Amino acid sequence: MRIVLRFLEGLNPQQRAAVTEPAGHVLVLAGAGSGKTRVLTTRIAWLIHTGRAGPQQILAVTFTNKAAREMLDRIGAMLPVNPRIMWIGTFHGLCNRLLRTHFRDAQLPQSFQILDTQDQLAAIKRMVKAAGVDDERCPPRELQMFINGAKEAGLRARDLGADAGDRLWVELYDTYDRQCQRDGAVDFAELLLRSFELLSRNEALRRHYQERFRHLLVDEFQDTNVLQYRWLKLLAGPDCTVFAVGDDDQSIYRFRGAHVGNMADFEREFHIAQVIKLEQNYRSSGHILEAANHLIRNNAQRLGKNLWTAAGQGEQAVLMEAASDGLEAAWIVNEIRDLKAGGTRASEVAILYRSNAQSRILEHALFNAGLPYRVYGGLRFFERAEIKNAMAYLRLAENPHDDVSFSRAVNFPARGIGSRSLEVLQDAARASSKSLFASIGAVAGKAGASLAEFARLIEALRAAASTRSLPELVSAVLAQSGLAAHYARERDGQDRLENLEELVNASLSFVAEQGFDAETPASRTGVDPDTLAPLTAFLAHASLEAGDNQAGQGQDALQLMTVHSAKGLEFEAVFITGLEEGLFPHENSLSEGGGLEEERRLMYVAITRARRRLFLSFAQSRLLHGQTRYGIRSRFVEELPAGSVRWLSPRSSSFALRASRDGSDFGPGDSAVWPPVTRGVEEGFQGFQVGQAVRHPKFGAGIVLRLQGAGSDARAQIRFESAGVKELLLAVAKLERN
DNA sequence: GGAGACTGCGTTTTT
DNA sequence: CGCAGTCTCC
Repeated sequence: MRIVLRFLEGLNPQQRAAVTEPAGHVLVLAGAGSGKTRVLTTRIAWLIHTGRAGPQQILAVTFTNKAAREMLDRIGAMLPVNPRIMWIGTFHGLCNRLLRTHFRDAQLPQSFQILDTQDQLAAIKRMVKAAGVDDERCPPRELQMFINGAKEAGLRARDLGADAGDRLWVELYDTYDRQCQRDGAVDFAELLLRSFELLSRNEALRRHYQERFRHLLVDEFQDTNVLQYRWLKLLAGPDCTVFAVGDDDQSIYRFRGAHVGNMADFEREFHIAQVIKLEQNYRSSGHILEAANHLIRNNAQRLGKNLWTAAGQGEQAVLMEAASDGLEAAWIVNEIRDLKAGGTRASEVAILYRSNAQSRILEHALFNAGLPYRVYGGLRFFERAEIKNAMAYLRLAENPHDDVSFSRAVNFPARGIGSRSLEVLQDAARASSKSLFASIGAVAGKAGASLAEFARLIEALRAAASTRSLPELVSAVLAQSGLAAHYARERDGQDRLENLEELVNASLSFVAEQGFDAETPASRTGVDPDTLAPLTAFLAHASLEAGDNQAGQGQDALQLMTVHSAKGLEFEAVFITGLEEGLFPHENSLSEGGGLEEERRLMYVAITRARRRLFLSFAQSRLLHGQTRYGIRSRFVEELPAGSVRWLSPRSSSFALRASRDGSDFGPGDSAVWPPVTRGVEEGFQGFQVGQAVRHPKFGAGIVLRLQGAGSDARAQIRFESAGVKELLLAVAKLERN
């Protein structure tokens, strides 16, 4: 009992109520920095320790591998428990586990391969081409979105109504699914849909898992999509308790299918009597929290919640208006120097931006200032081309009939099998409904000889897989495929070669971590037939966990990332940059319903990452897509409480087209006064926006100062470089975007 | 088959 | 502007 008390020590009443809810489903509305992860992990420890559940009766699901790992670590620190016995992981990881265990019922080979986003796109391209469809009419990227969208809504091709316009797409969706089935390949959305279908069709299996899992716990519930919620409902049997934690204000993934409505649906469908709200924030100081609260109140669609802190007000946020993006970066460099001088570690400072394109100029400034930094985002280890190439050979070693990998590996490094030869092979394969590998014999001549040699290589690797350990197999792949030699020869191949060597290390640590015997041949399954072969497990691991972003983790460096990737993290000091209309909120978001509110939540997430210091900035001009764009400050800046923000605004800013002189709202604000902004409607003006650079045949280049009126009376006030300010009717004036 | 020119495009991202 | 993807020519 003493241990129980230790778990619960230091929890506030709401946290304790959530952790110790004895029966019934729970919905926790957990604000940013309110101790959400702690509640989730303590709940699991409490359930097990008080004997309310065995570890095998727990299923906890998160969105990222990182969150799953953290949860496991924290539980492990509280209780001695075998982590394998609990089902803790990502939706995709758990579905993978389910499908590998019940591969026959799911009608899959046990060694089915998982297609990541890139693999899926490649498979779609291949399929579209094979179907003889013009990819102008059916852009593979859009088809990919269509397919994933359908799967995430739980719909197969046959469930989709065949409107004349969509018929082709629906057919291609069906063709794609059949191709995947033939290849034994499963994409990310399929992992979910397939296990959903498995459980919904197979009553015995469903019963089995419903009786086993007495506690389902869901993290980041606001990010679940429709199918994930249905999956949870299916798994939640009569004796099961669902514990969902989420924050509607931090729902920022609607654009990829997240359905915040799941929270309200859950509340209703599971008869939640009382939602537990965690509103005490332990992270940020008063002014920062006040800024976040004030901003988010502008959203109409909220469950409602207000964060408070027992900590003091702290320092006000600082807002900088810079004349250009370069000066914005220079200001940031200065502030960072001050922070460092004041004792803040670089790794405790984050520079956030709305889109990745903004990082370049920041990196440039930091580099020149000699400040070490680390950029998150971009290619991860298992997504790198050279790693994917090596993985393709490994997949062929496991299954030579894998056409995706075959296509990738067959002529890389080049071995004289060009596009013509491949077409012949593909035709032969299609005609006989066999895999590419199985059709090699059908190709005659010189190309046939090259293909036969490739086939011998694959057979040699297969043989190696059955006798040698996984790391030995990886080494053999690098040597025998010619990949190592290829990159050694290439001018800029050194980094790639090092990455390939790192792949051997990755397989070594994988074997050790997963508890495989170091000598086990790569393709040998365990004594227990349910135990995967090291190679199979490694291939799944590579697809499900793309690996870390880049090296240099150990050193103390500034953290640069998009606001999205900052979610879940916290820093002593946070810079939010590029607060300009069109950038943040992003212009593309304005056209979609609810888009602006999502952008605002994004801003909310950004602000709440900061513990002590918050720096906001925007630039009057910014080089974007090769041209200078003049922006006005983000509406989000206006939505911050005056008392919590200190405005810095150098009067000396050299703004070529300063409009403040003629009384418009466009231009540097006054630091002493809260500037009330009169803003015209910004949408529906033939795509023109305030601050946009335009060109007129007679007046030349100018900037849109204001848009007003509507329909045929829609007018733009424009300041031209030479002709001064004019007001033009959009319906009449021949305005071009410049 | 591969280097080099040319075209088009340009949110956010995890699995 | 910078990149990825395609096209062209050797």
